[in-house]
Amino acid sequence: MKKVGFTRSENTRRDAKLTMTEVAKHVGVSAMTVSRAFRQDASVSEETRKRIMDAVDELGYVLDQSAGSLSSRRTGFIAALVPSINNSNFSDTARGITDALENTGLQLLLGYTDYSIEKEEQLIESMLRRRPEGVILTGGSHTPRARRMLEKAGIPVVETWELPENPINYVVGFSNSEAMSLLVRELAGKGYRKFGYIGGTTARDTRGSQRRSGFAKTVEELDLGPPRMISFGVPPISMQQGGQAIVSMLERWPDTEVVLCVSDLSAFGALMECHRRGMRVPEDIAIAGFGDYEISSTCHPRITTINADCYGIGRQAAARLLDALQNGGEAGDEITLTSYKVVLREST
Amino acid sequence: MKKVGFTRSENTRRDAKLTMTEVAKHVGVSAMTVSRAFRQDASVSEETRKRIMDAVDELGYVLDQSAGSLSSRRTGFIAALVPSINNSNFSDTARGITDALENTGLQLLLGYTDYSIEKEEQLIESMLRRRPEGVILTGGSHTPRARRMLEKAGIPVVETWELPENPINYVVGFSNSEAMSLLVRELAGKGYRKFGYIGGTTARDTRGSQRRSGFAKTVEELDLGPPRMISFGVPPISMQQGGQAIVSMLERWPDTEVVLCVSDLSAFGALMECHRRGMRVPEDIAIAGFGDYEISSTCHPRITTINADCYGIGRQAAARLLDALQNGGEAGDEITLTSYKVVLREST
DNA sequence: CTGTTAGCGCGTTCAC
DNA sequence: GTGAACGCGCTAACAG
Repeated sequence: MKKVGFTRSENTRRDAKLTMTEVAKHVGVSAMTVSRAFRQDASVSEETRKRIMDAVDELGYVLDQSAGSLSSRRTGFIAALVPSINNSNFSDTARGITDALENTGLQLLLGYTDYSIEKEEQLIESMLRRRPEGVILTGGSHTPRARRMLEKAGIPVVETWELPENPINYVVGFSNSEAMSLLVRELAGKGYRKFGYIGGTTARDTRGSQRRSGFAKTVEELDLGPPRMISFGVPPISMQQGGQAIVSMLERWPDTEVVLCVSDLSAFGALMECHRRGMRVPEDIAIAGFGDYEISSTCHPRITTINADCYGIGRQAAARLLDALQNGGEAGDEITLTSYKVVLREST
Repeated sequence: MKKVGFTRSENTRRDAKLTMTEVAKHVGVSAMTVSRAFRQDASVSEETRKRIMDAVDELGYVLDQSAGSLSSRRTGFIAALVPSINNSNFSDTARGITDALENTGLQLLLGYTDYSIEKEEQLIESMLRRRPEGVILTGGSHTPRARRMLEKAGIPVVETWELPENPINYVVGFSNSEAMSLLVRELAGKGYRKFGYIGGTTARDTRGSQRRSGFAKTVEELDLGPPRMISFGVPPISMQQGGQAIVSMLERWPDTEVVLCVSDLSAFGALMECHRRGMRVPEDIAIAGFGDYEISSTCHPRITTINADCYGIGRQAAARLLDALQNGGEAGDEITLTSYKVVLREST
């Protein structure tokens, strides 16, 4: 078998892990000067900086940040935990964070909790071992131990996507319950009366539960009769599960006029299942989702939904953290309400 | 404004950044013994280990891995770069990597290149500053400087999703060109003759270019007349752009029988646009995609596509890296071909 | 603008 | 099974 580059073969020399001191020797300055040359603000004459950087290029030296952060006590890490990255709402939030962190010298440590607070606890611990300078979480439900670790860490924490009763530090989010309530009211205003709801089976997805309760509460308030609710599948429920759920809905309550789904993904699945059964949307049944995924504005008919500014949540959460890091959090509010809006489309 | 937890307010005491030595003092052992207690293999009596761990819990001590890795010269990081995380094919790969890394003590440092090799170069540098123990890349096109840095880093590198001509170390991927070629042949076998192709405008997406050339080559080989190719939008092209592209296709070549798209997303957009125009799929025109996204198996009609085992690519790439880290890469092949298959569905 | 000294919080190594 | 000395590669703090 051919030897490959990273093994300690002769030609690669393993490059003896170049240090700053060696670069310094090569240039004829002290290591400290090399260290300074790597930062913009530090005072190094343009000429020496250039000579140092030339040597860096020539030797192929790469700064060792793990050593630097031990000394400077700044790791340059921000930890963020999202339920899932295979969900475009959360990957939009992750992208918002990444974009907001660009050119700040801060790097994102991303983790997936799989909608489990136990997994979240475990991830928080392994993240904190890396000494992040701040943490961004999704939601406000955490294990007691997770919460204790975060509070003890002495770094700013931003909870997103919800409005926790008892926040750790900062919050950047919105009321999922009120957003769903708004959607019910809009659709009731269009004349719909018999409302159905499709969501997952457990409370694992706290945002899903909040949407469900917002739905139930509002249907009751508007005196629209008992809410018709189908629970199907472990959250997050998939497109396919949305399709299966609407079948149950139609069997149980065939005269349902409009179905609200916990997310656009299940709404899309429900829509396609209706097509497959020859039902027209919205003529025979109307369907709405939540999240304004790309699919909802592209499919036919386009799906009515709630746009929750996922990307903006990420950007604002990161901005909140940056502000806290720079100004000690004295300025700005602890709770940032993010915007959401009903997007009425062809499916209702 | 209310003080929040992370500020240096009295009640939080900023917790004076507990060190191992302080935990050790509290228990009445040396720091070294505490250090050992954190690792499984190390020899510490069960009784002392328990006493130490109790103190750790009580004090809320969290191991500082950045200090540890400086000393042990093992950071426990694996760096992975994907074009975009808002694309479920790549987020599936990222999940495969994460899953394969579970319980290895290795943590993923994830970056998004936005399909740009310049951004990739920049990310590679900032990743290497964290001294990852291995790197996973998407594709085989890199800037010369990026390649030099990787080669000098002395760590295993896995390129994925393609079969680069001149690999750095390891490859876990498949031929996008041949996969597309296979799809053309299958559809030709079903009787289709007038083939169209929809993809992005530039070569930025190298996999897209490879798929396109596989398409063109095979259409020619099968003597199916000049290939009808529409380039629309900067890669990665969206659902909506797929819809716009098929409009161009139909204007230019109204008698096109089947349209292959660079990804399922554009295929779905094209499909929905056809519905919007009252065209039947596949009766009036057949459509196929690439990637087997969830949407393709859920929409109506279901979309014919290529399943490329995105998740498996991630798992296998990580496994390859782990093997290289443990066995110095002596065992196992340098090139791992991943499987792909045509999934024939209702849209063709 | 540049250099020197000291030490960040751990793990390696060796001694007992 | 446990401890002491030392150093990982860098930067803070101070000196000049």
